[in-house]
Amino acid sequence: MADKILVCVAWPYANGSLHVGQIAGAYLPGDIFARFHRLIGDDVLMVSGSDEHGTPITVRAEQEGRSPREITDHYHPEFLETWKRLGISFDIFTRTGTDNHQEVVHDLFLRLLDKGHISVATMQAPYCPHCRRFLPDRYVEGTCPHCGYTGARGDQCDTCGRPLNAIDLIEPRCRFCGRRPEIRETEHFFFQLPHFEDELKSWIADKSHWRPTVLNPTRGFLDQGLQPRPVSRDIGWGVPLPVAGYTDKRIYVWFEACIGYLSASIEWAKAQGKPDLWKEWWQGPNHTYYFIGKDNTFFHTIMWPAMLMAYGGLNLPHDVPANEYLNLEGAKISTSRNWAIWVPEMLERYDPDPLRYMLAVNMPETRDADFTWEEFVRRNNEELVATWGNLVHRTLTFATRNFDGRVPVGRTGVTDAVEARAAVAFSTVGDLLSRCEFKHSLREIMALAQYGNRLLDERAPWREIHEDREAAAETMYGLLNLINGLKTLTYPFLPFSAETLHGLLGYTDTLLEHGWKLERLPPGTPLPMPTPLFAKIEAV
RNA sequence: GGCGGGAUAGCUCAGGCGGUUAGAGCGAGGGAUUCAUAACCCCUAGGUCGUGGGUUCGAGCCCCACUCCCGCCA
Repeated sequence: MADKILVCVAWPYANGSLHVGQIAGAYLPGDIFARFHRLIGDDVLMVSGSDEHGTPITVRAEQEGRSPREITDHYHPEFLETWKRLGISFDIFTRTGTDNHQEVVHDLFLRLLDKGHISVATMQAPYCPHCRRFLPDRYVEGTCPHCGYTGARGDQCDTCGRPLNAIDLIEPRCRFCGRRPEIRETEHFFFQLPHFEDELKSWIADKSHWRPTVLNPTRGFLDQGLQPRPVSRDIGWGVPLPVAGYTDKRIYVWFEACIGYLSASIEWAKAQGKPDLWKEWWQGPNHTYYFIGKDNTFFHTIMWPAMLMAYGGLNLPHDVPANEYLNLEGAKISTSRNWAIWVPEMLERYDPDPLRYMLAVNMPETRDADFTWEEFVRRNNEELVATWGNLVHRTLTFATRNFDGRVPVGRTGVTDAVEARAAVAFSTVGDLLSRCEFKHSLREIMALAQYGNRLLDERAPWREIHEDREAAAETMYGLLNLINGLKTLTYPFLPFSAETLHGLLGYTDTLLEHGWKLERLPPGTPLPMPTPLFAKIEAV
């Protein structure tokens, strides 16, 4: 019986190219997980999209003298191209600027308003009389009340690092015109998070399968007590409020972006010609997963679940395997300081699988990890090429040269031994992958490749071929079946090379059709001329 | 400042519920082999598990304080 697996992946801000940290944090683990579940026969729906709203977009737009929409129109297609080239297999990757998204957001907002979970309150905010607009926090500059730095932004002081409230700045000034903003009262909508404190607590109670790095902070948030959260802003870019008299305001980006998981699923169902199909992933037995970075934990383990509770009738997250951060050469990745590896540039120079391998084998699952060029080259040359690629190549070249270019026919003793060992690997890796333990999975897979190299050395078919041709045939049949199994095991991680190997083993269909199982190659099958799966990389 | 996470061999990282000689890959040293992109295979070296206390028959794993790094929040 196939399970319905909903794979939700973080929505990237469409204000710049994707960097390797984002891939390692959310997109790659989500894709590995989705591919694994498709392989074992589950029905996977993998959704995400470009986040077109929020101040990062408007800041970028102002820097370039363009409209926010021009910015997102540039990066959204680039994201789609990146997914294609990197093999991130979304069923749908949409954007928050669609009419459908707005409709779904309005529906959810209005229902929460109707049920009394959203209410209006007055708050104070900086307003620039000259520019005739309210100023988002980061558009106010002034003197930091903590350290006295005169260039502090309203959201954070770059000198002492403390977060700030714009109205606390001394000598505040508008970033646009430099004049002093005044404090004005403004009405805003608040999501009544405290309504769901108890329900969230009991919901969390059985989440022992969550990573400690996700579960502990979530418990912490709940123990500290929840506060109502503003869900509207006085800005002009975003989803408009669906309430008469407030249409000049916009819905706060964090409130609206999470709803994207739902609106994307609905959009996908419409595109399938079955508008209700999304419900099979949102209302049935619960297998919903959210792949995000650690900075988003609060929104996915508190806010979004509370919104779903408030709305009613939709599945809450089953797991939120948030990853930590990936550093670059020992330093934090920073897009503003241009300290990053941009994926489109990376893919101009290298194949996707080496990058996927590097990011998966050193994934920041339990703590921050470090990406270095030296290690990328080493991992590719010493592990992908030397251990896995070489096993494939020495097996295929020897088999094709000595057995008429066909899968050898004969005894199956080695194959029996290989299958016993591989069965353990399939079981172990399958278990690890369903628990989102990706690094551990990959270690098990590489251990099986090492077993293959060892087996080949022990049997030494290059000797057997002169002494006992039947024994050599038995060996090579076993090794071919082993790399056939490894092909399947590596597929979620290395889909391109796995598919290539599928063809090199004489198959003419796709790997996915064969499922998550060890399969004996039909003896006598013609094998194509082998070519190396991976190439060595010169030192950078 | 509050909450949470991290700090383990030269490097990158693993180490369910505390229990005999703390692991892997790479790097270093030695050996074997030649099918293979000089790749693979075997052996060896190697760590006071951030610092200082504490609990325990016994702690890398539990408790307290501290140092540095990271995230969230005020």
